[in-house]
Amino acid sequence: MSSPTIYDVARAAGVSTATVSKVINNTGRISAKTREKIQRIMEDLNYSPNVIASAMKGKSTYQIAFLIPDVSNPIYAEYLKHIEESGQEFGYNIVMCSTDNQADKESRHITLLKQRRVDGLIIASKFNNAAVLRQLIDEKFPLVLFAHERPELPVPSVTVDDYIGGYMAASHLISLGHRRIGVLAEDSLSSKDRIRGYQCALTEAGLAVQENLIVVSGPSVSDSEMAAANLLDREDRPTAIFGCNDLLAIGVLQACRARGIRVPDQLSVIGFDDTQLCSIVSPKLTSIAQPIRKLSKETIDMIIRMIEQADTPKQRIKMLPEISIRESTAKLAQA
Amino acid sequence: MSSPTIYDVARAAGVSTATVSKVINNTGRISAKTREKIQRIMEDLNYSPNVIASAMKGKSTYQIAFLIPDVSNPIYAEYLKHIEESGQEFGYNIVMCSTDNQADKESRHITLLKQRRVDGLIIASKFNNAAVLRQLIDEKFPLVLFAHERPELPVPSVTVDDYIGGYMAASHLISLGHRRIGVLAEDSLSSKDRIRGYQCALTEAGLAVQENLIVVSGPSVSDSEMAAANLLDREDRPTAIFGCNDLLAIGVLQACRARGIRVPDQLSVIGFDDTQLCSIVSPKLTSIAQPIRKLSKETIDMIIRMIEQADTPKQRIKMLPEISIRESTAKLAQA
DNA sequence: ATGAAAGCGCTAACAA
DNA sequence: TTGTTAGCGCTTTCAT
Repeated sequence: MSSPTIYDVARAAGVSTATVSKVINNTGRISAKTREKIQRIMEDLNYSPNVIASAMKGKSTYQIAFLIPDVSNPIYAEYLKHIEESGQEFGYNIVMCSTDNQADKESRHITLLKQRRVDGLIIASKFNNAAVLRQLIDEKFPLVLFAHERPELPVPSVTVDDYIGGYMAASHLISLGHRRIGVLAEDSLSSKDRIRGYQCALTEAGLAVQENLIVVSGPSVSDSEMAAANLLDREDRPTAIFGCNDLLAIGVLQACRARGIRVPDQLSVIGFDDTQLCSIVSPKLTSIAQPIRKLSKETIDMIIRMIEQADTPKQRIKMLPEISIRESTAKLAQA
Repeated sequence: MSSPTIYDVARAAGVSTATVSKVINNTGRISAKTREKIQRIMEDLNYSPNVIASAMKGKSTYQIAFLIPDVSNPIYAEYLKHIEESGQEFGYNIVMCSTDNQADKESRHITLLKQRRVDGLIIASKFNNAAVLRQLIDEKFPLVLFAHERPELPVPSVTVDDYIGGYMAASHLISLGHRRIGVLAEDSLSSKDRIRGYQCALTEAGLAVQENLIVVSGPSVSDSEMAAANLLDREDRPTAIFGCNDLLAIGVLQACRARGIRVPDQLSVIGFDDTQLCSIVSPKLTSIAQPIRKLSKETIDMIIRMIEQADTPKQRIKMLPEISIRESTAKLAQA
C-alpha cells in the first residue's frame, strides 16, 4: 500500500484538504488548535507531502542540476562536494551531470533536465554549446556559471579571480629569486587569465615576458608530462614552472622525476586549485587555493534567489584566492 | 511564455490529447498518418513532455539517487562517474547525496528523496542507519547496495570480491619473496574480507598469520600515516605492507618518506581500488583494481529492473578484481 | 483508430 | 478561520 495523501490527513482530521495544505505551507490563517491537531495527525500517519504534485502547481522541485565535464577530476569532485553541501542546507538536491565537454551531451542534458523541471542549473565547465546557453538565457531559466565565465553573454557567474591568482603564483616565484619562469597552461579562459596575471607580475618586477616560456597542454597529467618536455629539455631551462592547475603541475613533477631533476632544489613548481592531490604528491605541491566553500555558498544563494524571484539582477562575483606554500617551491639556488 | 503542453499539440494536430499521448508513449494503435503528423507538430512546436505530470500518473521520474559518504574521496568520485555514465545510457539522472557517514544525514536524505519520488536508490557506503534500511526493504523500495554488503539483510548488492582481492594482494607479495607482510585496514566490512583473503594466502603459503601485523586506521591519508608507525617503527618491521585501499597505502608511502625508508627497495607497498592516485604518487602504486565500469553497469541494470517490475528476484553479484602492478612492489632484497 | 472523461496529489482563488 | 472548487499536464479506461 502506498503513502498517505493530503486527503487521508484531511479526513482523519475532519477538515478540508485546503486547510491541511495551509498548515503544510504555513500560509493563510488557521487556529492554533487545528494546526496542532493536523500536525499530530500528519505525524501519526507518517505523512509526507508529494513534491511532484506540488511541483505540478508550479512550485519548486527542489532540484538543481550541476554540470561538469568529469567528476573523476579532483577539482570538479571538490566543487561538487561543496555545491551539494550548500544545497543540502536549503533543502535542495543536486542532480549531477557529466558532459565530457561534448556539446551534444550538454544539450541532451539540458533537454532532459527541463523536462524534469529542475529548478535551476549550475554549469561548471566551458560549455561548448553556445546556442543552448543563449536560449536558456532568453527563457530566463535560472542559471549560474561556476568557476568559469562567459564575458560576452549576460549570464551570472561566480569565479575565483584568476588574474590575481596568476599574479600571486608568479610573485611568489619571483620573491624566491626566480627570473626565468615557465608556464604550462590549458586551453581555457581561466588559464588565459592566470597567464595574464603572471605576465603582469613579471612586468612589474621588470622581467621580460617570453612567449616561448608559455606552453599549452592537454588536460591530463600525462598530457602535461609530455608538454613539459618543451620547457625542461631546452638549453635555457626555466628555474621555476607555474602549472595553471594542479594536474598540470603534477605532470611537471613527473617529467622532472623522469629526468632526475630535483624539485625544488633544481626547479620550483607551483600549481593552482590546491586540490587534495597537493599533499599526496612528493614533494608536496605549493598551489593557489580557490575558496571553494565560499564560492559554492555564494552560487547556491544566487541560484536560489533566481529561482524564488524571477527578476533578480544578474551579478558576477569574483573571489580572491590564497596561496598554500608547501614543499615544491624554494629559493633559487645560487649558480 | 511557457512551454507547449500536450493540449497545444493536440489542438494543432486536430486530435485529442489521448491520441498524442499514445504516440508519445508508443502505446495503443494509431495510423501511421496521424502518428507522423503529430510527430511533425511536436517538432514544430518544440514540444517536450512534462515528466512531472507523467510521474503524477505513477510513471517514472527517471531519477536515481546515489548515496556516498564523500565525493572528494577519489574512489567515490570514480564510482559516481561510472554510475552516472551508465544511468545516462538509459535516460536516468543521478541525484548525488553526501552522507558524511552520519546516520541522521542518511535518514534525512531518504525522506526527501522519497518525497521527490526518485525511482530508486543506490547506496555506496556503510549506511549506519539500519532502521531506515530495513524500512526501505519492507516497502520494497528499489534499492541496491554498491561496493558494499549487508549480508544479514535481504538486500541486493553489487560488489567486488574483496576476499579474492585480499588474496591476490598477499599472493603477489608472497610471490616476490616477502614473508613478513603487514596490513593497514579500515574499520569496514570490505577491509575485513580483504584481510581474510590475505590470511588465506598466507596460510596457503605456509606462513603464520600474526595478528599484530594487522593494524586498523582511520580513513584519511594522514590517519594512515600515523597508524603506519605501528608497523614501521618496530624491530621486526615487515618487508611489505598491504593497504586495504589506496588512501591507506599512500599514507604508508608518506610515512616511509618521512623515515627515509625506500619503496620498493626496502619495503613493498600495495593498495586496493586502483584509483587514479596510483599513477600520481611516487613510486607509482601497485594496486588491486575493481572493475568499476562493469560494477556500475550491472548496478544500473539491476535497479532499473527493480523499478520496472516490482517483483524482481534479489541478487547479490560479486565481480573479480585484477591486479595492476606498478612501481611500489619489488622482489625482497636478500638480507 | 480515435476520443471523452476521470483522476494522480496538491494549491490557491474565492466563498462562506 | 475554514471549505469549495478548478485546475496543473498527463495517462488510461472505456466508448465509439
